[in-house]
Amino acid sequence: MSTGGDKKGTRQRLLESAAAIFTEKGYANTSVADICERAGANIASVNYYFRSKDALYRSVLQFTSEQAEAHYPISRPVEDNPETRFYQLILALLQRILSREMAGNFYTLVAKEMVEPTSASGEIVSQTISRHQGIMKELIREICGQDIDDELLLRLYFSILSQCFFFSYNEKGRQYHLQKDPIQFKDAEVFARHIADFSLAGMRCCCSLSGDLH
Amino acid sequence: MSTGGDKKGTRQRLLESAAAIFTEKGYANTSVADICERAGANIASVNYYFRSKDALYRSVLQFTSEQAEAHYPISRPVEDNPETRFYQLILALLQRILSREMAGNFYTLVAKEMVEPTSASGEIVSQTISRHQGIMKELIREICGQDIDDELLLRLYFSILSQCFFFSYNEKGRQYHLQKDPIQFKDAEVFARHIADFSLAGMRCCCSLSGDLH
DNA sequence: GACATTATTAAACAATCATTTTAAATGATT
DNA sequence: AATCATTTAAAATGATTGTTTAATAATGTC
Repeated sequence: MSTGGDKKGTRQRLLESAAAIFTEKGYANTSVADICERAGANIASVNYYFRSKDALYRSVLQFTSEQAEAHYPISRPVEDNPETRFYQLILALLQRILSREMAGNFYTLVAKEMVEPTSASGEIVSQTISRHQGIMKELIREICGQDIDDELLLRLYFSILSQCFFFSYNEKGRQYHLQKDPIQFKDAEVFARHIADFSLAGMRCCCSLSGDLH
Repeated sequence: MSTGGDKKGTRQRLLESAAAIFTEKGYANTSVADICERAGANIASVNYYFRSKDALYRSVLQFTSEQAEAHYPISRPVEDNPETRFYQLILALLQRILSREMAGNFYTLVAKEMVEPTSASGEIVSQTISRHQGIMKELIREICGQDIDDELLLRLYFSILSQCFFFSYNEKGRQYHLQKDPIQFKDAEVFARHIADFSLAGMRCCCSLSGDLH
């Protein structure tokens, strides 16, 4: 590992196996034995490299979060108009959520934390979300006008984001609503286009209703 | 129990305790012992009255679903215009989701199923959602015009519903986004108003974009 | 090559879990 | 009072869990 050899170290294999299984089955339904078996490591290795299952889970949150950040950066300084950047932001978010190329998926883990918080979640989840929120709110202000009311701003953020986070449901969960075929990564563009159009109309309407024009 | 006595039967107490604890902690984090203790029943009673923990969970899904249906009926035949009924439907859904007066909450359980399906979910969850979907889609058609494209109809349904289902997150999960104070049942009206306004604008925009006016 | 550090392994531990068993208590019916 | 099915109770079972221990192997350093 230190020399960047051809074979991944045990610690890294554990991290990736854990990320994959936690993402698929959740913390409570995942056993340390499962993780070690998948990583081809001994049962005691989790406690050796990460003090406990809980600490491993925390590391997985950190790891998958950084992975998502690296693969799909969000705050790129393009010079397009706000509406285009709004679409691009939604698209990047959907791509992160629907991505399957990495070991595990941070947003799937976040979704689990949303409905059933573990003791380990706090920090990383909270940080990630408030960063998303900051970027999104700034963009809404650009579109709706800087003098937009704070309460309205929060509600608009919520409306947009809740649509995006729908896709962090499990595949079976999504199909309860969108019967059809399983949603693929390539569907991200279509849905991002829809969410952007739908939400731009909603934003403009709510802003003009509140008295302040942009 | 058979004579309708003053005291609830053991079976019913188990059902209500299980509903409350499953709602709070989820299936995997709930032990049969927890349920029995809260119900003031013996450890063996779950297997006596419901064959297994799994079967009890299935009964809880059914029970909480019927409870929600009884307390907040959705398909009331009022004669208002579609826009008003649209608001009322969203309000009823939010009230169901935010309700705390019953033992357990069906929609909290559904949210858990969405991110991490159990083997027991299938039937009831699927039925409930497709019934919601039918009602909502009918209303969208009334507002957007009966000749609306099926794909667009589904996407509009998704946009509206994903906003409502955001509230089925855990309280801590909701606060990751809407910092402020915990969301109360009485906040349902404000949010329903917002979701209705936001979504009506989005619907109209998307419908006119697709070429067909209403 | 000897030593110290790090890594891996197999086995055991202690706790918790859902479920079963067996027996006692209860209540209604005859 | 006796028989019956229903309900409650305590204890035991068997499996799985996260974690620890202690011994062995591998690796790097002087």
